[in-house]
Amino acid sequence: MSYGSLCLGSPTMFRPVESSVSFPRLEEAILAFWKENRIYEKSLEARTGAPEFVFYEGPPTANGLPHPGHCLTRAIKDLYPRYRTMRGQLCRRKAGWDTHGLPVEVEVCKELGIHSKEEIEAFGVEPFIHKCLQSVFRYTRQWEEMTERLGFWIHLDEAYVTYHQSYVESVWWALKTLFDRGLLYQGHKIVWWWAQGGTALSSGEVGQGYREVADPSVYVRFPLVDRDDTDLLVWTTTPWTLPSNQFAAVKPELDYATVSVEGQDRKLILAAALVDAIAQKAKCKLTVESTVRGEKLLGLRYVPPFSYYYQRDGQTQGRLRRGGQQHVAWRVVPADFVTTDSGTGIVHQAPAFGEVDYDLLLAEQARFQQGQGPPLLCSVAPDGRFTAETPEFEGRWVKEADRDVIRQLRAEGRLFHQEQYLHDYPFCWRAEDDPLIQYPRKSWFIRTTQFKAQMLANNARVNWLPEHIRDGRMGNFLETNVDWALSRERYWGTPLPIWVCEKTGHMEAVASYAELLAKPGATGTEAWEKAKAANPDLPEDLKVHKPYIDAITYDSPKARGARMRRVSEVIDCWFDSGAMPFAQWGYPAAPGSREQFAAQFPADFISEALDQTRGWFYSLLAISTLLFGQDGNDAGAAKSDNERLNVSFPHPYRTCIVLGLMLAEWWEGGSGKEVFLTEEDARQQAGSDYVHRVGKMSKRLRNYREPGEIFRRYGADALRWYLFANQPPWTSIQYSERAIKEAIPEFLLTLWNCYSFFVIYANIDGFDPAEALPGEAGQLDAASLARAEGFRPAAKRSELDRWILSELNRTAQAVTERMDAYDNFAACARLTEFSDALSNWYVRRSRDRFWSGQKTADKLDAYWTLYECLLTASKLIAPFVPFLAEAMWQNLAVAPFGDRVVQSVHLCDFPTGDVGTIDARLSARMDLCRELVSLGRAARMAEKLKVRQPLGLVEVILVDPAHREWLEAHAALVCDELNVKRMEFAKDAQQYIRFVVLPDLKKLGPKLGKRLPALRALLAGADGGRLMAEMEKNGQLTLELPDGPVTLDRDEIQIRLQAKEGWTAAQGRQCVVILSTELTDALIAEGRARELVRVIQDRRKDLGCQYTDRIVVGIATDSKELRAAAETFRDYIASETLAAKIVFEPVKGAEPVELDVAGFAVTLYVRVQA
RNA sequence: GGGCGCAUAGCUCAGUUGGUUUAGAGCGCGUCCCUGAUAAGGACGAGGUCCGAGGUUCGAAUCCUCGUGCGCCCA
Repeated sequence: MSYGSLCLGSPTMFRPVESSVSFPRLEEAILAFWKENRIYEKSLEARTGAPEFVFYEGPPTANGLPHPGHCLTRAIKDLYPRYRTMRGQLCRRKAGWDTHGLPVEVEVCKELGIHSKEEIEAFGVEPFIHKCLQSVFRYTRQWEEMTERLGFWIHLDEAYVTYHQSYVESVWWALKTLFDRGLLYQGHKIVWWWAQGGTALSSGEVGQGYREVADPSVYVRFPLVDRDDTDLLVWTTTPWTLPSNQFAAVKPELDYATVSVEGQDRKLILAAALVDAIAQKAKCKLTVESTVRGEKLLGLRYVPPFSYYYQRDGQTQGRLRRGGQQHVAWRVVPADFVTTDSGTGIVHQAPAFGEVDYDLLLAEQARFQQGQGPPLLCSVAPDGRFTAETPEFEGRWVKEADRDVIRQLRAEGRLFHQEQYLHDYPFCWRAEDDPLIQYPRKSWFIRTTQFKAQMLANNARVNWLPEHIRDGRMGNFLETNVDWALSRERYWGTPLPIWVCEKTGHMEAVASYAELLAKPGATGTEAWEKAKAANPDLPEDLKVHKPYIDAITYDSPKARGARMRRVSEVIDCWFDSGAMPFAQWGYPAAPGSREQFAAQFPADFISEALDQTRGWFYSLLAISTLLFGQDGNDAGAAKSDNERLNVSFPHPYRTCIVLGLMLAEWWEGGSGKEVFLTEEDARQQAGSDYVHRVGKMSKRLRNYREPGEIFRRYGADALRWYLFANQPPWTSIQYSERAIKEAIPEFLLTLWNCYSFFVIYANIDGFDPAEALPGEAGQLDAASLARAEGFRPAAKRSELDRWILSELNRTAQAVTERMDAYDNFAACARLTEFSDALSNWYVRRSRDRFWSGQKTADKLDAYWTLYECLLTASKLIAPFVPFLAEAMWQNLAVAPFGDRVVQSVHLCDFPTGDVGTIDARLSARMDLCRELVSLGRAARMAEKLKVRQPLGLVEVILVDPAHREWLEAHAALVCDELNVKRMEFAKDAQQYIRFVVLPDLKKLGPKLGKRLPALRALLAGADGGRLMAEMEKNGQLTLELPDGPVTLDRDEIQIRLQAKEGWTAAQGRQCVVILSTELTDALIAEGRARELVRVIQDRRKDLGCQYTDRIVVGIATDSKELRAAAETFRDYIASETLAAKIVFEPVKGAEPVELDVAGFAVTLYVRVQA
């Protein structure tokens, strides 16, 4: 049965509302309703031609299960598109899946029980790729279920997929564009290299493998070429890199000392700050002879410890760009990273085996003319063994060679000191005993550094939330930008579309499969055709992947008979996701993609978690900046597209909400083995022996609740409201199941109760808006309701109605304003405030009007008012809690009106508030009134006077008399709330209170400055009443401060009231309330009557009476007092309890109940009147 | 080791360009109330060296510096 059909055929106007609602069940019904009636699609159709609100989906990977953190991302991604749609924009939402990359390969390897690239090759690249493909969508179903159940409206069936041919070709187009513009080049990258496995490790993998180990630490003499008695003292913990030494680095700002060593001929140069430490270590006496700044050492040449390369190039010089010549290597060079924390202040540089060393080499190369600078020296092969360039060590594993290197240094007198050094060093996470080494690999780069200024300019225009991302994390990252290392020596990824001539090395980039096949002499498609014939289920998309694409070769245009072959690499999958603004459409090759891209670029809004700053947020920004640049700011080849798109910064996203990371919360049993997801469970099963834990969500620990389970227990609305209303989205949040649970009574149920109250009475009274309002009713907004019969304009209604309608419109206005600023947290706070006002003031204060027997205009006003509030509220909450909103709309609007109203609340416009209905003064006054009542209750509480006991008098003193008359007119309301007979304004206020005059610091601070403390002291000690009197008389106040007089205006002081001791009083910011506690006999009797009403009502409830049932009541008591009270207030009791008859004897057919009422024994008889 | 962020009640978090007087909310706890919205609802109360130390200022939870702890990213 669909949800819609539940509403039809009901005998009443509105379908009866369950008092104990199950939100999860309700939500399931609404999901079915949406699906069956294509509400999401209709919400888009309704906005055809409207201005677009562009949203990009950051593609998740579906090869892992979704957890609560993903719910946050997807909830935020749903909130703003829904909101903007209701605000009148067209927001198409295309889903996406990230399918390439190392994580997929790792999953498959685990499954196959293999590790290394050799093992993958042995298994076969082709079947391996097929496995990857299968793995990619392993958990798609769970992701889709989560997405739908959460209420995330997005086109899942039109999702872009990064391995699809059209997507890959779009990425190829981007790469070809970059290649043709000279922005894609081949260079070296120093990677953490697993020599035994022949593969580089990602930083994540490296991070997992750090262990503390002891390595040899050596202090080596590098003799200076131009001074025959002095050596540089150089330090390293990787002796095996010394044969590849190219430079010695110093920090120019540091002081370096030349020292003599007791008992040795040769002097040493080292950092002055480290002389003592090293003397101590080496147990020798060092005497400082002179000291110079590091910059004076720059350019000094030395003889490296090994001569393999020095023999060849030691005297080689190159021409500098600035003119002149210099020796290419074995010189002292400057480096900022040198410190005096350890070592000698002079650092051995082997650029092949260290990332910073390599950067230094690049910097040196840049000083020389092309081809004149230092080459990269590397004496080690990829298998981690020395090459023939170092004959003595050839074939030795580098770590094993350390000892021999040291022995040789010692033999030659080059070793000054040696020790063991404890430090953290990475090992292979797959083979624990294999240390990783830093090693240069050929790699492809994108020249992003050339666009640093443009990327910064683009970034500066992005609306980052929170703001600090712009100049902080993202800004800093861009400032220190290095060229994007694009290639990966892996298998499952977008193949790098570059073909190389096997003879000449000539390179070409290719932008599509068709372009490739059209090349002269293209062959090699059989590989794919064969695979497809063997397995017809293989998707065509695979043909642009390894190994099939590698088989395709063509004739070289540069050498007759030579073939063009693809390079072996695939690309970084971050490039895939960063290309999605155009690749999701297959731009530019796919039909229609140019139009789609032009209409959907740039995005108005994206959102992901903080960890994407250097991931997706960067890849989007970088690719977009390089490809599309900015108007009048030539980004190169794509200029014609650029002009058509009319792109200006920021792009490809205007607003980016950077979400905080979600941490798990769990409880561990004493043994540390059991994991509980709620404290309740822990208490039940582990007694008091458990600990509270907070940390990362971990699949292994199972320390988080599966999303499906959250939905089953609490529902999607509760989760969504918790995510939106509990904190700004960018604070890192601790998942709290308790808070999700609490979202239900705090917000959802409060509104639900108002709604349920309305439905109950509307059905009883036959309030039928559909009958009153014939014809099209549209969205049932204020304008359409105004046409209804019996609907009076707000101005004609009671003040309470005008007040709540004012609050409603004020709320709509504020929520709109906050949501336009992407501030869902503040928007939710406003909604909570409204639901509280509606429930705890409007409905409560209006109850009598709904109960009254007559159908007065005032009663009808109350219905229309509450009806409008609920309808509007359902629209206001729709983007946040779409299920509850829909449930309310279906019953309040669709049930009575059928197809005369909009079919779903999500097809409505968002209410932005009608300024004309807002009455700020009334709001302020009602606030005062509510404060007054609250104070009155506090005063009662202090005297332990039950509200049921009527009191004679409440006296009020206002700080500001502006609202006095208004309040006087509302005395009845205050009296009713506080259960007192009379309200008066205190005649002799000074009897109850003191006036305290305070300075308005914000105004007086700038005026008085240092004199302020004296003024404060003076006012604190003064007689406030007298000061006020003077102010009243003169309009200003002159006070004598120690350093002269000061004159204060009325608006420069604040007056506070302070209740004196000895009164039943309570003070607030705006007023003081004093209660008369004197009890007369009449008041006491009335109190007893009210007690009787309460017990009779309790009895009604116990008997399960219908709201409209009339009853017969028997009150049997020996107490004269009670009986007298009951007789006096007989009519009152009867009307309150719907008693047709009250007698003072047993009632036949009614069960007697013994009770204590106001201290008297009573036997109560209640039965329903036949 | 570097960058960015966070630190406020027992817990989870707000706190608007610095304004001192009463630093808020929800939960939990305590005391009550209401009860024809009723397996709900409400009021009141206790609970704070605003992480620590300096500084700027007439005035600092708020701005600056340093330190401590935690998180993320990167080495």
